[in-house]
Amino acid sequence: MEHEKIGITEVAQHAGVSVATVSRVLNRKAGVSQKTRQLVERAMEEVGYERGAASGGIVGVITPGLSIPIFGVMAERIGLALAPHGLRAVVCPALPGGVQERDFLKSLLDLGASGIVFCSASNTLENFDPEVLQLLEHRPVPYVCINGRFEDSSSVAFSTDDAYAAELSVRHLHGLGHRRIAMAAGPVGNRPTDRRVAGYRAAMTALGLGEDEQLVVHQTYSVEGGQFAAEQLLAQGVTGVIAASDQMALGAIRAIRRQGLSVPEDISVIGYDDGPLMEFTDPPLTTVRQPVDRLAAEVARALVGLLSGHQVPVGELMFQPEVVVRGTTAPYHPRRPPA
Amino acid sequence: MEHEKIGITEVAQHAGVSVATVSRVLNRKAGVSQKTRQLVERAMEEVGYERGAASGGIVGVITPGLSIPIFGVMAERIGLALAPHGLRAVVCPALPGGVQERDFLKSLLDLGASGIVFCSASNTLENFDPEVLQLLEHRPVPYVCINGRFEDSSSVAFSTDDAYAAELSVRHLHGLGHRRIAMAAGPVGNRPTDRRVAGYRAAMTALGLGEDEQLVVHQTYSVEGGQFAAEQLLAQGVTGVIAASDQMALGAIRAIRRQGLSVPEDISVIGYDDGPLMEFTDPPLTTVRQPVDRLAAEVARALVGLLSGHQVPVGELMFQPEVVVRGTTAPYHPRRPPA
DNA sequence: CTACACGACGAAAAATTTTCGAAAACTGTT
DNA sequence: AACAGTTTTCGAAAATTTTTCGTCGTGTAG
Repeated sequence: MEHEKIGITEVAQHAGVSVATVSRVLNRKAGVSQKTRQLVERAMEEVGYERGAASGGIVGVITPGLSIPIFGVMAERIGLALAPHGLRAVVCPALPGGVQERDFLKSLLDLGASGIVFCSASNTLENFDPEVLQLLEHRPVPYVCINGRFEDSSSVAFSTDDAYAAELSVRHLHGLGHRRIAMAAGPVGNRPTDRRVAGYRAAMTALGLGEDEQLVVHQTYSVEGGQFAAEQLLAQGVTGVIAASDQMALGAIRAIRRQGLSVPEDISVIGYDDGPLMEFTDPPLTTVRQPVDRLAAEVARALVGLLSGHQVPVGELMFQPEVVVRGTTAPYHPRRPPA
Repeated sequence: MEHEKIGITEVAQHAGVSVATVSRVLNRKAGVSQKTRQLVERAMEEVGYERGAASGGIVGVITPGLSIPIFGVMAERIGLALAPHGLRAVVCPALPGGVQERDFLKSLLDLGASGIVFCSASNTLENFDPEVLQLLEHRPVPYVCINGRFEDSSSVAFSTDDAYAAELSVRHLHGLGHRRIAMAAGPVGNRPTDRRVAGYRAAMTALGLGEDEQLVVHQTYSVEGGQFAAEQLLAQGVTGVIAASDQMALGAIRAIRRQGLSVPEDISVIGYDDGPLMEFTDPPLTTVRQPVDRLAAEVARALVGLLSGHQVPVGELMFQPEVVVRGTTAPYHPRRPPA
């Protein structure tokens, strides 16, 4: 029985550092240089120290809430993909007015989480909480981003190709004969939104449909946001609306109907996400599907790779979305004048 | 400066036990009698020992997945209600094929979670994993249940009054002139389902609509489950279907349409939950709304109470649901014979 | 009435975390 | 370069917590 109990002490000895330092590395405490940390981590592997066995390997999935179904689905899939590896995904819904993202991150770090997934969290924001990144730098933990990576950092990200999604939407509507195509975009400073706006603009230009600044209205991703945006856009005589989320699309449809027009006869609407139940809306929503399954699978694979010490290429991998044509888009025909 | 550093040692001394015991209580380890535990807990308060400050006070919310929107909403609301108290709700989606509920519970316990919320988890099942209850008994942690309590245990629960919900549904359809009213119920052995079936039967009997066993079909809560159940029921000439979830209701509508009938003209359908977006379905779904907000608020209040040592009355509090009449129910009129 | 199995504890050992202070590494200046 | 003023990084030792191991009642079946 050579099992001489490998503890923090043995690791320290092997790494040629003090137990204090190993303890700090173990708990992801600040105050350890990159070099030393790696030294200790290598030593831990070499001596065969089992870390985190106590915490059972939990992974925090940070999302912007859960009332938008697509995030719930995404989190669930990630959890499912991680489970076979013995990892337990806990979902942390960061909401304005609720728990802040940085607080969740702190808790997860203190809890000894094995990894983090930023699912459309602050990693998608231009003005993200600097403390989040700081925490990540001071107390390194393997993490993966979805839909945008932290700038200035060597993070791994998997995203839906938003520019392409917008292009697909424009093309779809253009193919149906629409020419005044508008975008009910998400909030400014949101990376996916920015990319979609860029993709939209590029596609419009490429198709010779002009570059009317007014045709992009920024709003929140909610039903109400979509409704408001659509109201603005209808005043400009658009016949096709590209919404930044399924919720916004439904809001847009509501706004259109309130004006006595119908979807898709008078105005075509295309959503984004393809959350559950979108085939049951009235009419069934034409939308751009985020490849949730593939995204979740890749995120899980990358995280598992990171955890087993593999080097995962940093950068942002783009996943191709696809248009799911249902009933809210139809060939353009001249609008009848309002009665 | 009298801050003599109050540690586990001081607590042990004050409680008249060993530090080992205090440590065990602190980590919710098994092997401490109820009496001793309380003794230690009282001592901790008296000396002012601050526990869990490290973990920041996290609360695990265990749900059966997140792809059913209502659970996401419920979890989100609970998190929102808990946040002002400095508690961070992490959502644990337990799924068949994924992480088991008991594993989440174990992790949560090891992590030093301050409390647990069983949101329509195994607490709603007749044959729940005995290990869960065992864990809860051996390593006590404050917890609250939603939609059913653990039997044989002194748990606190807040539930939607399912029997009443079924009664409301029957009454609504009866009031519209329907007489052959069926139920597309959830899986057997599921407490909410059992209650709804009982409520349905009672209401049917009270209204003199007979007690046809065949009129209740058990299925999963999914769209497909609803579709399948509706197919069975349509063969029996029912004109009103009470579904056990919004998803099932949508599945039922699909089945009805596949038979060339329409909703609500030929058949009325009423759902359950009133998840987000149900007003956008085709037709907008008439459904029974679970009082999610009030439920979440009470759960939070109870948990905070338990955490601050208050005695919260055990038992199950029933919250009244309400019918949200939209477009899938209409007055009965004789079905036209199939073409 | 004896064994025997068990759960609950304490004492002491082992392990881990935190504290405190001293090098070492930067930084912007003469 | 040389130099103060800082900030980081880390080790030794102290403090604290966790675990191990063995004892003591208790209940129970033989």
